[in-house]
Amino acid sequence: MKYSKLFPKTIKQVPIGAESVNHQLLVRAGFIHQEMAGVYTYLPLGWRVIEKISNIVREEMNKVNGQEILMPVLHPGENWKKTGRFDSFDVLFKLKGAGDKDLVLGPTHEEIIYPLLAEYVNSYKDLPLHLYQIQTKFRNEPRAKAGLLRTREFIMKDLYAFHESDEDRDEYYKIVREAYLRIFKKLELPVLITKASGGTFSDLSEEFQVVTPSGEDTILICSKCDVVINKEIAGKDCSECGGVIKEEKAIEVGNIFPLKRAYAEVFNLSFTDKKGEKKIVSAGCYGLGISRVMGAIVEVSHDDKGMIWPESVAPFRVHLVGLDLEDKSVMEMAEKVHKLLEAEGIEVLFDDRVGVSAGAKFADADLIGIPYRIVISKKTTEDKLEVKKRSEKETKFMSFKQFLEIV
RNA sequence: CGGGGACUAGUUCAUCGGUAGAACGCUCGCUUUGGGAGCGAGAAGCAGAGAGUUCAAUUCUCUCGUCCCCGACCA
Repeated sequence: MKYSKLFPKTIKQVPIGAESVNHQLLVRAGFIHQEMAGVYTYLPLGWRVIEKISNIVREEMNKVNGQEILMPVLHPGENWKKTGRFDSFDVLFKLKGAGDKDLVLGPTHEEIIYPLLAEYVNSYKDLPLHLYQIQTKFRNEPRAKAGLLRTREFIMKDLYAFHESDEDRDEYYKIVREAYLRIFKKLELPVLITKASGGTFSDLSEEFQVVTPSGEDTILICSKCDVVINKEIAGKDCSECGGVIKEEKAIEVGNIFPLKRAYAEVFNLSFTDKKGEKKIVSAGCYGLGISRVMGAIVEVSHDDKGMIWPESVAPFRVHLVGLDLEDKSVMEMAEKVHKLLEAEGIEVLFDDRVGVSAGAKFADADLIGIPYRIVISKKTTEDKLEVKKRSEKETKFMSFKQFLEIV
Protein backbone atom coordinates (compact mmCIF):
# COMPACT_ATOMS: atom_id res chain seq x y z
CA MET A 1 0.00 0.00 0.00
CA LYS A 2 1.34 3.39 -0.97
CA TYR A 3 0.80 6.05 1.63
CA SER A 4 0.21 8.63 -1.09
CA LYS A 5 -2.96 6.70 -2.02
CA LEU A 6 -4.11 5.87 1.50
CA PHE A 7 -7.35 7.42 2.71
CA PRO A 8 -7.14 9.62 4.71
CA LYS A 9 -3.96 11.41 5.77
CA THR A 10 -2.87 12.07 9.32
CA ILE A 11 -3.75 15.34 11.03
CA LYS A 12 -1.61 17.36 13.40
CA GLN A 13 -4.29 19.06 15.45
CA VAL A 14 -5.99 17.23 18.26
CA PRO A 15 -9.68 17.10 17.31
CA ILE A 16 -11.95 19.25 19.43
CA GLY A 17 -13.66 17.32 22.17
CA ALA A 18 -11.34 14.35 21.94
CA GLU A 19 -9.82 14.03 25.38
CA SER A 20 -9.10 10.37 25.82
CA VAL A 21 -5.85 9.05 24.40
CA ASN A 22 -7.41 6.42 22.17
CA HIS A 23 -9.81 8.95 20.66
CA GLN A 24 -7.08 11.51 19.96
CA LEU A 25 -4.55 9.14 18.47
CA LEU A 26 -6.97 7.04 16.44
CA VAL A 27 -8.54 10.15 14.90
CA ARG A 28 -5.25 11.94 14.27
CA ALA A 29 -3.72 8.89 12.62
CA GLY A 30 -6.78 8.39 10.44
CA PHE A 31 -8.01 5.08 11.90
CA ILE A 32 -11.51 6.24 12.83
CA HIS A 33 -13.85 9.15 12.22
CA GLN A 34 -16.56 10.24 14.61
CA GLU A 35 -20.02 10.65 13.06
CA MET A 36 -21.88 11.51 16.26
CA ALA A 37 -21.55 10.82 19.95
CA GLY A 38 -20.57 7.19 20.31
CA VAL A 39 -20.73 6.36 16.59
CA TYR A 40 -17.66 5.98 14.40
CA THR A 41 -16.60 5.09 10.88
CA TYR A 42 -13.67 2.69 10.71
CA LEU A 43 -11.29 4.04 8.08
CA PRO A 44 -8.88 1.79 6.13
CA LEU A 45 -6.16 1.63 8.81
CA GLY A 46 -8.67 1.18 11.62
CA TRP A 47 -10.65 -1.43 9.77
CA ARG A 48 -7.50 -3.48 9.17
CA VAL A 49 -6.94 -3.52 12.94
CA ILE A 50 -10.57 -4.51 13.58
CA GLU A 51 -10.26 -7.34 11.07
CA LYS A 52 -7.07 -8.60 12.68
CA ILE A 53 -8.58 -8.58 16.15
CA SER A 54 -11.66 -10.34 14.75
CA ASN A 55 -9.55 -13.01 13.10
CA ILE A 56 -7.63 -13.76 16.27
CA VAL A 57 -10.92 -14.12 18.14
CA ARG A 58 -12.44 -16.16 15.31
CA GLU A 59 -9.50 -18.55 15.28
CA GLU A 60 -9.80 -19.22 19.01
CA MET A 61 -13.58 -19.55 18.88
CA ASN A 62 -13.24 -22.13 16.13
CA LYS A 63 -10.71 -24.01 18.27
CA VAL A 64 -13.30 -24.41 21.01
CA ASN A 65 -15.76 -25.80 18.47
CA GLY A 66 -17.54 -22.53 17.88
CA GLN A 67 -19.53 -22.27 14.66
CA GLU A 68 -19.77 -18.80 13.23
CA ILE A 69 -23.13 -17.34 12.27
CA LEU A 70 -24.46 -13.84 11.65
CA MET A 71 -27.73 -12.88 13.26
CA PRO A 72 -29.72 -9.81 12.29
CA VAL A 73 -29.25 -6.33 13.68
CA LEU A 74 -32.98 -5.76 13.37
CA HIS A 75 -35.05 -7.78 15.85
CA PRO A 76 -38.78 -8.33 16.19
CA GLY A 77 -40.01 -6.37 19.19
CA GLU A 78 -42.30 -9.28 19.99
CA ASN A 79 -39.37 -11.46 21.12
CA TRP A 80 -38.22 -8.75 23.48
CA LYS A 81 -41.71 -8.46 24.92
CA LYS A 82 -41.67 -12.19 25.62
CA THR A 83 -38.58 -11.90 27.81
CA GLY A 84 -39.80 -8.66 29.38
CA ARG A 85 -36.71 -6.85 28.17
CA PHE A 86 -38.64 -4.65 25.70
CA ASP A 87 -39.45 -2.50 28.74
CA SER A 88 -36.73 -3.42 31.21
CA PHE A 89 -33.62 -3.12 29.03
CA ASP A 90 -33.02 0.56 29.57
CA VAL A 91 -30.58 1.22 26.72
CA LEU A 92 -32.67 -0.52 24.07
CA PHE A 93 -33.03 1.18 20.69
CA LYS A 94 -36.63 0.78 19.59
CA LEU A 95 -38.16 1.71 16.28
CA LYS A 96 -41.28 1.14 14.22
CA GLY A 97 -41.32 -0.92 11.06
CA ALA A 98 -43.88 -1.29 8.30
CA GLY A 99 -47.38 -1.78 9.66
CA ASP A 100 -46.39 0.00 12.86
CA LYS A 101 -44.54 -3.11 13.99
CA ASP A 102 -42.23 -2.75 16.99
CA LEU A 103 -38.60 -3.38 16.13
CA VAL A 104 -35.41 -3.41 18.16
CA LEU A 105 -31.77 -2.79 17.19
CA GLY A 106 -29.96 -5.69 18.80
CA PRO A 107 -27.89 -4.89 21.91
CA THR A 108 -27.37 -8.64 22.52
CA HIS A 109 -28.88 -11.69 20.84
CA GLU A 110 -30.59 -14.04 23.28
CA GLU A 111 -33.95 -12.96 21.83
CA ILE A 112 -32.86 -14.22 18.42
CA ILE A 113 -30.77 -17.27 19.14
CA TYR A 114 -33.14 -18.96 21.59
CA PRO A 115 -36.17 -18.99 19.27
CA LEU A 116 -33.82 -20.04 16.47
CA LEU A 117 -32.54 -23.05 18.39
CA ALA A 118 -35.95 -23.94 19.77
CA GLU A 119 -36.89 -24.69 16.18
CA TYR A 120 -33.95 -27.00 15.51
CA VAL A 121 -32.82 -28.57 18.79
CA ASN A 122 -34.87 -31.64 19.73
CA SER A 123 -32.53 -34.28 21.03
CA TYR A 124 -29.56 -34.66 23.36
CA LYS A 125 -27.78 -35.62 20.14
CA ASP A 126 -28.04 -31.98 19.02
CA LEU A 127 -26.06 -30.84 22.05
CA PRO A 128 -23.71 -29.34 22.96
CA LEU A 129 -23.92 -26.51 20.45
CA HIS A 130 -21.62 -23.50 20.39
CA LEU A 131 -22.61 -20.62 18.10
CA TYR A 132 -20.92 -17.27 17.85
CA GLN A 133 -20.96 -14.14 15.75
CA ILE A 134 -18.95 -10.99 15.29
CA GLN A 135 -21.41 -8.22 14.79
CA THR A 136 -22.44 -4.65 15.40
CA LYS A 137 -24.44 -4.07 18.57
CA PHE A 138 -26.54 -1.09 19.52
CA ARG A 139 -27.00 0.30 22.99
CA ASN A 140 -28.52 3.70 23.58
CA GLU A 141 -26.06 4.69 26.28
CA PRO A 142 -27.08 7.81 28.19
CA ARG A 143 -23.55 9.05 27.78
CA ALA A 144 -21.13 7.81 25.15
CA LYS A 145 -17.54 8.66 26.02
CA ALA A 146 -13.81 8.03 25.81
CA GLY A 147 -13.46 7.29 22.11
CA LEU A 148 -14.02 3.62 21.40
CA LEU A 149 -14.34 2.67 25.04
CA ARG A 150 -18.01 3.49 25.41
CA THR A 151 -20.02 3.81 22.22
CA ARG A 152 -23.64 3.46 21.15
CA GLU A 153 -22.74 1.26 18.20
CA PHE A 154 -19.92 -1.22 18.67
CA ILE A 155 -18.49 -4.44 17.32
CA MET A 156 -18.71 -7.43 19.61
CA LYS A 157 -18.12 -11.14 19.50
CA ASP A 158 -20.81 -13.07 21.29
CA LEU A 159 -20.71 -16.81 21.79
CA TYR A 160 -23.76 -18.70 23.04
CA ALA A 161 -23.20 -22.25 24.19
CA PHE A 162 -25.99 -24.75 24.86
CA HIS A 163 -25.69 -27.86 26.99
CA GLU A 164 -27.57 -30.84 28.33
CA SER A 165 -26.46 -30.22 31.89
CA ASP A 166 -25.01 -27.60 34.21
CA GLU A 167 -21.93 -29.77 34.62
CA ASP A 168 -21.29 -29.82 30.90
CA ARG A 169 -21.93 -26.08 30.75
CA ASP A 170 -19.47 -25.33 33.55
CA GLU A 171 -16.82 -27.51 31.96
CA TYR A 172 -17.17 -25.63 28.70
CA TYR A 173 -17.03 -22.36 30.64
CA LYS A 174 -13.49 -23.27 31.72
CA ILE A 175 -12.53 -24.09 28.15
CA VAL A 176 -13.72 -20.73 26.85
CA ARG A 177 -12.04 -19.01 29.78
CA GLU A 178 -8.72 -20.49 28.62
CA ALA A 179 -9.45 -19.47 25.01
CA TYR A 180 -10.01 -15.91 26.20
CA LEU A 181 -6.67 -15.90 27.96
CA ARG A 182 -4.99 -17.05 24.74
CA ILE A 183 -6.79 -14.31 22.79
CA PHE A 184 -5.69 -11.53 25.13
CA LYS A 185 -2.17 -12.89 25.17
CA LYS A 186 -2.05 -12.71 21.37
CA LEU A 187 -3.47 -9.20 21.55
CA GLU A 188 -0.75 -8.33 24.08
CA LEU A 189 -3.46 -6.97 26.30
CA PRO A 190 -2.72 -7.61 29.98
CA VAL A 191 -6.01 -8.74 31.52
CA LEU A 192 -7.08 -9.55 35.03
CA ILE A 193 -9.91 -12.03 35.44
CA THR A 194 -12.31 -10.26 37.73
CA LYS A 195 -15.27 -11.59 39.68
CA ALA A 196 -18.28 -9.58 38.64
CA SER A 197 -21.95 -9.27 39.27
CA GLY A 198 -23.92 -11.75 37.21
CA GLY A 199 -26.63 -9.27 36.45
CA THR A 200 -29.98 -10.99 36.39
CA PHE A 201 -28.58 -14.37 35.53
CA SER A 202 -26.08 -15.72 37.95
CA ASP A 203 -23.64 -15.19 40.77
CA LEU A 204 -20.87 -16.71 38.71
CA SER A 205 -19.64 -14.20 36.19
CA GLU A 206 -16.17 -13.12 35.26
CA GLU A 207 -14.87 -10.07 33.45
CA PHE A 208 -11.59 -9.63 31.63
CA GLN A 209 -10.30 -6.27 32.80
CA VAL A 210 -7.41 -4.19 31.47
CA VAL A 211 -5.93 -1.97 34.16
CA THR A 212 -5.50 1.62 32.96
CA PRO A 213 -6.36 5.01 34.47
CA SER A 214 -8.75 5.69 31.59
CA GLY A 215 -10.93 2.73 32.52
CA GLU A 216 -14.38 3.38 33.88
CA ASP A 217 -14.73 0.27 36.00
CA THR A 218 -13.15 0.08 39.42
CA ILE A 219 -11.70 -3.26 40.40
CA LEU A 220 -10.27 -4.39 43.71
CA ILE A 221 -7.09 -6.41 43.78
CA CYS A 222 -6.16 -8.36 46.90
CA SER A 223 -2.50 -7.99 47.79
CA LYS A 224 -2.51 -11.28 49.64
CA CYS A 225 -4.33 -13.86 47.52
CA ASP A 226 -4.47 -12.22 44.09
CA VAL A 227 -8.26 -12.29 43.95
CA VAL A 228 -9.70 -9.54 41.74
CA ILE A 229 -13.24 -8.35 42.26
CA ASN A 230 -15.34 -5.68 40.60
CA LYS A 231 -16.06 -2.93 43.10
CA GLU A 232 -19.78 -3.26 42.27
CA ILE A 233 -19.98 -6.47 44.26
CA ALA A 234 -17.14 -6.25 46.82
CA GLY A 235 -16.84 -5.26 50.49
CA LYS A 236 -14.02 -3.46 52.15
CA ASP A 237 -11.59 -6.32 52.60
CA CYS A 238 -10.88 -9.32 50.42
CA SER A 239 -13.81 -11.70 50.60
CA GLU A 240 -11.55 -14.72 50.11
CA CYS A 241 -8.80 -14.16 52.63
CA GLY A 242 -9.56 -10.87 54.36
CA GLY A 243 -6.40 -9.32 52.91
CA VAL A 244 -5.84 -5.68 52.13
CA ILE A 245 -7.15 -4.60 48.74
CA LYS A 246 -6.07 -1.90 46.34
CA GLU A 247 -8.31 -0.13 43.85
CA GLU A 248 -7.50 0.21 40.14
CA LYS A 249 -9.36 1.69 37.20
CA ALA A 250 -9.91 -0.80 34.40
CA ILE A 251 -11.58 -1.38 31.04
CA GLU A 252 -13.84 -4.40 30.70
CA VAL A 253 -12.97 -6.09 27.41
CA GLY A 254 -14.76 -9.38 27.96
CA ASN A 255 -17.44 -10.92 30.12
CA ILE A 256 -18.32 -14.60 30.48
CA PHE A 257 -21.20 -16.03 32.50
CA PRO A 258 -23.75 -18.84 32.59
CA LEU A 259 -27.19 -17.92 31.31
CA LYS A 260 -28.52 -21.06 32.97
CA ARG A 261 -32.10 -21.67 31.88
CA ALA A 262 -33.45 -18.11 31.94
CA TYR A 263 -34.28 -17.71 28.26
CA ALA A 264 -34.55 -21.40 27.48
CA GLU A 265 -37.70 -21.50 29.60
CA VAL A 266 -39.21 -18.41 27.95
CA PHE A 267 -38.64 -19.73 24.44
CA ASN A 268 -39.13 -23.38 25.37
CA LEU A 269 -35.67 -24.47 24.28
CA SER A 270 -35.85 -28.08 25.37
CA PHE A 271 -34.59 -31.47 24.27
CA THR A 272 -35.32 -35.12 24.85
CA ASP A 273 -32.63 -36.87 26.87
CA LYS A 274 -31.44 -40.48 26.66
CA LYS A 275 -34.23 -41.61 28.96
CA GLY A 276 -36.85 -39.99 26.78
CA GLU A 277 -37.50 -37.16 29.23
CA LYS A 278 -37.96 -33.55 28.16
CA LYS A 279 -35.36 -31.20 29.62
CA ILE A 280 -34.56 -27.51 29.42
CA VAL A 281 -31.25 -26.56 27.84
CA SER A 282 -28.56 -24.96 30.03
CA ALA A 283 -26.54 -22.20 28.40
CA GLY A 284 -23.56 -19.90 28.77
CA CYS A 285 -22.82 -16.53 27.20
CA TYR A 286 -19.37 -15.28 26.29
CA GLY A 287 -18.89 -11.69 25.13
CA LEU A 288 -15.81 -9.87 23.87
CA GLY A 289 -15.77 -6.24 22.74
CA ILE A 290 -13.84 -6.15 19.48
CA SER A 291 -13.95 -2.38 18.91
CA ARG A 292 -13.41 -1.69 22.59
CA VAL A 293 -10.29 -3.89 22.47
CA MET A 294 -8.93 -1.60 19.75
CA GLY A 295 -9.38 1.42 22.03
CA ALA A 296 -7.99 -0.44 25.04
CA ILE A 297 -4.83 -1.43 23.15
CA VAL A 298 -4.17 2.23 22.33
CA GLU A 299 -4.75 3.22 25.95
CA VAL A 300 -2.12 0.79 27.22
CA SER A 301 0.30 0.92 24.30
CA HIS A 302 1.35 4.39 23.18
CA ASP A 303 3.92 7.10 23.90
CA ASP A 304 3.98 10.86 23.42
CA LYS A 305 4.51 10.42 19.68
CA GLY A 306 1.75 8.00 18.90
CA MET A 307 0.45 4.46 19.02
CA ILE A 308 2.54 1.31 19.37
CA TRP A 309 0.62 -1.61 17.87
CA PRO A 310 1.26 -5.21 18.86
CA GLU A 311 2.49 -7.16 15.85
CA SER A 312 -0.61 -9.35 15.92
CA VAL A 313 -3.04 -6.53 15.15
CA ALA A 314 -0.98 -3.74 13.55
CA PRO A 315 -2.57 -2.48 10.32
CA PHE A 316 0.69 -3.24 8.52
CA ARG A 317 3.83 -5.06 9.63
CA VAL A 318 6.35 -2.73 8.02
CA HIS A 319 6.31 1.02 7.50
CA LEU A 320 8.66 1.67 4.62
CA VAL A 321 9.77 5.30 4.72
CA GLY A 322 11.30 6.61 1.53
CA LEU A 323 13.52 9.70 1.77
CA ASP A 324 15.33 11.48 -1.05
CA LEU A 325 12.77 10.02 -3.45
CA GLU A 326 13.28 12.72 -6.08
CA ASP A 327 16.55 10.90 -6.67
CA LYS A 328 15.54 8.32 -9.25
CA SER A 329 17.88 5.59 -8.02
CA VAL A 330 16.63 5.97 -4.45
CA MET A 331 13.01 5.74 -5.62
CA GLU A 332 13.85 2.61 -7.58
CA MET A 333 15.50 1.05 -4.55
CA ALA A 334 12.52 1.87 -2.36
CA GLU A 335 10.08 0.44 -4.87
CA LYS A 336 12.18 -2.68 -5.17
CA VAL A 337 12.27 -3.21 -1.39
CA HIS A 338 8.51 -2.61 -1.32
CA LYS A 339 7.97 -5.34 -3.88
CA LEU A 340 10.40 -7.75 -2.26
CA LEU A 341 8.66 -7.38 1.10
CA GLU A 342 5.23 -7.93 -0.41
CA ALA A 343 6.56 -10.96 -2.28
CA GLU A 344 7.49 -12.37 1.13
CA GLY A 345 3.89 -11.91 2.24
CA ILE A 346 4.73 -9.01 4.50
CA GLU A 347 2.19 -6.22 4.69
CA VAL A 348 3.87 -2.91 3.92
CA LEU A 349 2.80 0.69 4.11
CA PHE A 350 5.18 2.52 1.78
CA ASP A 351 5.53 6.26 2.37
CA ASP A 352 6.25 7.17 -1.23
CA ARG A 353 5.54 10.89 -0.94
CA VAL A 354 7.94 13.15 -2.78
CA GLY A 355 8.69 16.57 -1.35
CA VAL A 356 7.58 15.77 2.18
CA SER A 357 10.28 16.33 4.79
CA ALA A 358 11.93 13.47 6.64
CA GLY A 359 10.63 14.84 9.93
CA ALA A 360 7.05 14.77 8.73
CA LYS A 361 7.40 11.19 7.55
CA PHE A 362 8.97 10.02 10.80
CA ALA A 363 6.29 11.79 12.80
CA ASP A 364 3.57 10.06 10.77
CA ALA A 365 5.26 6.68 11.17
CA ASP A 366 5.46 7.15 14.94
CA LEU A 367 1.84 8.29 15.12
CA ILE A 368 0.51 5.35 13.10
CA GLY A 369 2.61 2.95 15.15
CA ILE A 370 3.43 0.11 12.74
CA PRO A 371 5.89 -2.34 14.44
CA TYR A 372 8.83 -2.15 12.02
CA ARG A 373 10.12 0.95 10.26
CA ILE A 374 12.53 0.65 7.34
CA VAL A 375 14.09 3.82 5.97
CA ILE A 376 15.33 3.95 2.40
CA SER A 377 17.43 6.98 1.48
CA LYS A 378 20.69 8.10 -0.09
CA LYS A 379 22.41 6.65 2.97
CA THR A 380 21.04 3.13 2.56
CA THR A 381 21.46 0.22 0.18
CA GLU A 382 19.69 -3.09 -0.18
CA ASP A 383 22.44 -4.67 1.91
CA LYS A 384 22.23 -1.91 4.48
CA LEU A 385 18.61 -1.20 5.32
CA GLU A 386 17.90 1.12 8.19
CA VAL A 387 15.54 -0.69 10.57
CA LYS A 388 13.89 0.51 13.74
CA LYS A 389 11.22 -1.08 15.85
CA ARG A 390 8.44 1.27 16.94
CA SER A 391 8.74 -0.06 20.48
CA GLU A 392 12.49 0.47 20.66
CA LYS A 393 14.82 3.45 20.41
CA GLU A 394 17.83 2.02 18.58
CA THR A 395 18.16 2.02 14.84
CA LYS A 396 19.91 -0.98 13.28
CA PHE A 397 21.42 -1.52 9.87
CA MET A 398 20.97 -4.88 8.21
CA SER A 399 20.57 -6.60 4.88
CA PHE A 400 17.19 -7.52 3.42
CA LYS A 401 17.86 -11.17 4.30
CA GLN A 402 18.71 -10.36 7.88
CA PHE A 403 15.54 -8.34 8.17
CA LEU A 404 13.47 -11.28 6.98
CA GLU A 405 14.92 -13.32 9.83
CA ILE A 406 13.81 -10.91 12.53
CA VAL A 407 10.47 -9.79 11.15
C1' C B 1 -31.22 12.35 33.25
C1' G B 2 -28.68 16.45 36.73
C1' G B 3 -24.31 20.00 36.70
C1' G B 4 -20.50 22.56 33.77
C1' G B 5 -18.17 24.06 29.04
C1' A B 6 -18.17 24.67 23.75
C1' C B 7 -20.17 25.60 18.56
C1' U B 8 -16.53 31.12 13.57
C1' A B 9 -12.46 28.38 6.74
C1' G B 10 -11.33 21.26 5.66
C1' U B 11 -8.93 21.22 10.96
C1' U B 12 -7.38 23.94 15.52
C1' C B 13 -8.33 28.68 17.23
C1' A B 14 -8.50 34.54 17.31
C1' U B 15 -12.05 38.58 16.92
C1' C B 16 -16.48 39.93 21.73
C1' G B 17 -21.69 45.40 18.88
C1' G B 18 -19.71 48.60 13.12
C1' U B 19 -20.92 43.17 7.67
C1' A B 20 -14.32 38.16 9.63
C1' G B 21 -8.54 36.94 10.76
C1' A B 22 -4.32 33.57 11.85
C1' A B 23 -2.01 28.88 12.00
C1' C B 24 -2.10 24.04 10.03
C1' G B 25 -4.02 21.68 5.72
C1' C B 26 -5.09 22.43 0.31
C1' U B 27 -3.60 24.55 -5.03
C1' C B 28 0.44 26.85 -8.12
C1' G B 29 5.65 28.47 -8.54
C1' C B 30 10.72 28.58 -6.79
C1' U B 31 14.13 26.87 -3.10
C1' U B 32 14.92 22.85 0.41
C1' U B 33 15.32 17.49 2.13
C1' G B 34 17.41 12.71 8.50
C1' G B 35 12.63 14.43 13.37
C1' G B 36 6.25 17.85 11.51
C1' A B 37 11.38 23.04 6.06
C1' G B 38 11.51 28.39 3.63
C1' C B 39 9.67 32.37 0.41
C1' G B 40 5.87 34.16 -2.86
C1' A B 41 0.94 33.79 -4.92
C1' G B 42 -4.02 31.66 -4.53
C1' A B 43 -8.73 29.10 -3.32
C1' A B 44 -11.50 28.51 0.87
C1' G B 45 -16.85 31.28 5.60
C1' C B 46 -25.34 32.13 5.42
C1' A B 47 -20.06 32.69 12.21
C1' G B 48 -24.97 25.49 14.51
C1' A B 49 -30.62 26.86 13.74
C1' G B 50 -34.45 30.20 15.05
C1' A B 51 -36.38 34.43 17.63
C1' G B 52 -35.55 39.00 20.35
C1' U B 53 -32.82 43.79 21.73
C1' U B 54 -30.33 47.55 18.51
C1' C B 55 -29.55 52.37 13.40
C1' A B 56 -26.24 48.00 13.31
C1' A B 57 -25.45 41.16 16.12
C1' U B 58 -20.26 36.41 15.02
C1' U B 59 -20.36 39.53 19.48
C1' C B 60 -25.89 40.93 24.08
C1' U B 61 -30.72 38.00 25.62
C1' C B 62 -33.89 33.73 25.02
C1' U B 63 -35.37 28.98 22.77
C1' C B 64 -33.85 24.75 20.23
C1' G B 65 -29.97 21.53 18.29
C1' U B 66 -25.19 19.27 18.46
C1' C B 67 -20.50 17.94 20.76
C1' C B 68 -17.26 17.39 25.12
C1' C B 69 -16.32 16.94 30.44
C1' C B 70 -18.02 15.60 35.75
C1' G B 71 -21.84 12.80 37.98
C1' A B 72 -26.04 9.19 37.71
C1' C B 73 -26.63 4.92 34.55
C1' C B 74 -23.84 0.67 32.39
C1' A B 75 -28.21 -7.03 30.53
